[in-house]
Amino acid sequence: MVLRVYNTLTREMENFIPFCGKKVNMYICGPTVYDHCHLGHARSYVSFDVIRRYLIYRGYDVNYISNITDIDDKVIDRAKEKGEDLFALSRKFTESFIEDMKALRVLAPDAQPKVTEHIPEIIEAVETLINKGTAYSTHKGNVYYDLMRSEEKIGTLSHQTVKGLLEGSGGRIEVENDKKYQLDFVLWKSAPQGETGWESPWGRGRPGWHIECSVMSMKYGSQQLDIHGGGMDLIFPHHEAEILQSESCTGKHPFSKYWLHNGFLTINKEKMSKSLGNFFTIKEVLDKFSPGTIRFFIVYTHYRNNIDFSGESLEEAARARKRLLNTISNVKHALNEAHKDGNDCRLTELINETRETLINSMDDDFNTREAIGNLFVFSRKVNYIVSNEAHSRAALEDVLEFISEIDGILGIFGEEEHEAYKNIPEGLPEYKIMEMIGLRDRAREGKDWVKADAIRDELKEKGIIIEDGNDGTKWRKG
RNA sequence: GCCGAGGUGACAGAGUGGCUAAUGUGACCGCCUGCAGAGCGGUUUUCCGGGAGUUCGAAUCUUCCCCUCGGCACCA
Repeated sequence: MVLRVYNTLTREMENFIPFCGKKVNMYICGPTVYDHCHLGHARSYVSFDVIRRYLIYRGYDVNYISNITDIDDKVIDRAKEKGEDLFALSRKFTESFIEDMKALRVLAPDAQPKVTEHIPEIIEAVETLINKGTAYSTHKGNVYYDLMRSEEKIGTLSHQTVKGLLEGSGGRIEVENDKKYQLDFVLWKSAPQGETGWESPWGRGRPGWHIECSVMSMKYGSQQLDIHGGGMDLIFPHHEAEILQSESCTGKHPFSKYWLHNGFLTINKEKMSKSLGNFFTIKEVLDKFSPGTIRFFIVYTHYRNNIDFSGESLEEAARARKRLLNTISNVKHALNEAHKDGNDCRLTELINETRETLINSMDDDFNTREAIGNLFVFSRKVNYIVSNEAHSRAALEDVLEFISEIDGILGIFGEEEHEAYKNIPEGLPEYKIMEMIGLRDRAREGKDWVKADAIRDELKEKGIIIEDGNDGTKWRKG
């Protein structure tokens, strides 16, 4: 079975074959750091994190690059508005972003370049474009990409025509009177006196929005990427512009072999975005839900579909995920108890079967929804076997190992989630819990249900859930 | 105007030509339990937007229609 991916470039499913053997250069557009990131960003970065982890799982050597855009109009405007130093502001939100990603167990990129640290390289690229004749500078100190020089190339990704673009833009295209052509986009923007800028052959200025990704993906990856990804909203104009710039810079085609785009996070079917003001920051959501739950919520939908966010939908995800967590708990508990030793080929077989279906699902354009569907079946069968059939200790350990193998891809369980079952709430040491369970056991032996239930209620109030079973009483954090 | 996504049970959401259409949530019933929880089993009555066509066979392919949503020089 080969890995197949949906390529925005061709709008088709394609076999995934990197340029060079098992080596994969993967570039994901990072955030513009002018504010805390919202759940829509989390959706994107968690999705690509899973894709990256899966590629690694399948034996690829992945070089994962994701940038930080720390200079652009939005950052400048926000700093002005807040009366803060621009660099202090972008540093603050860069840190906030990295913190969020860490909390969500998104693996750190192999390279995470910042635009402000690559100004010389950007200037050099702009010069190359001017020398090649695909860019021009103006008397105002701006440099534009000359679209008329490669008009036939516009729309390779977005499948738009110049005519359609001009008709639909509804006057939203910036009117800069030094542009040769209305659709030309800026590579270098002159900075007015008193605004952040760097010296360049065209005067003081700063990079345009698209050029940084071209420059940094080449520096840390390759002139030709295997995968370039980002949100669907970046297809046009951002990724389109990147293709034009990069290909005319290097003369190599294609700039990226595969283009992957994730769907949006919506609220009441509307896209969550800062400009609409209908967003929840990652930090706000992390206050109420665990990282595993948030990841599960995201991964429980295929990356190209929109996810409609609501408190209810997250709670539903939390309940669904708990089924899987309960299986882990059941297996761990069985390990701690005397158990029915016996033929364990059922579990071994089940693990192998599940692994196979999981790989098939993931190979189909990273179909995490189907993969998790398989996981629920696995979970149900494990629960059944653990409580009804003979099984060996080794087989139980294999189950846990398999679960952590999956967790390495999806990251929906995580170590601290396993630990959550034994995490001790503050002010309630474990011996105290065991003591109370002991007291309750004695009450139960004497059929003193009132006392037994009172102890159970008391523990519940403190966040400990008691579960009686045939082989003793289990407790876990509620 | 141009480009795109989608309509599957109460809800969410897989499946893209072929046994009884995954899976989860919710609801209900049963087993287990002192009760509860968790778990297991079952039920949720023709669930594939509508018409026409292709086919031995269509949720899946073709065509027309209806409806919803997104993008179009801010954006993950």
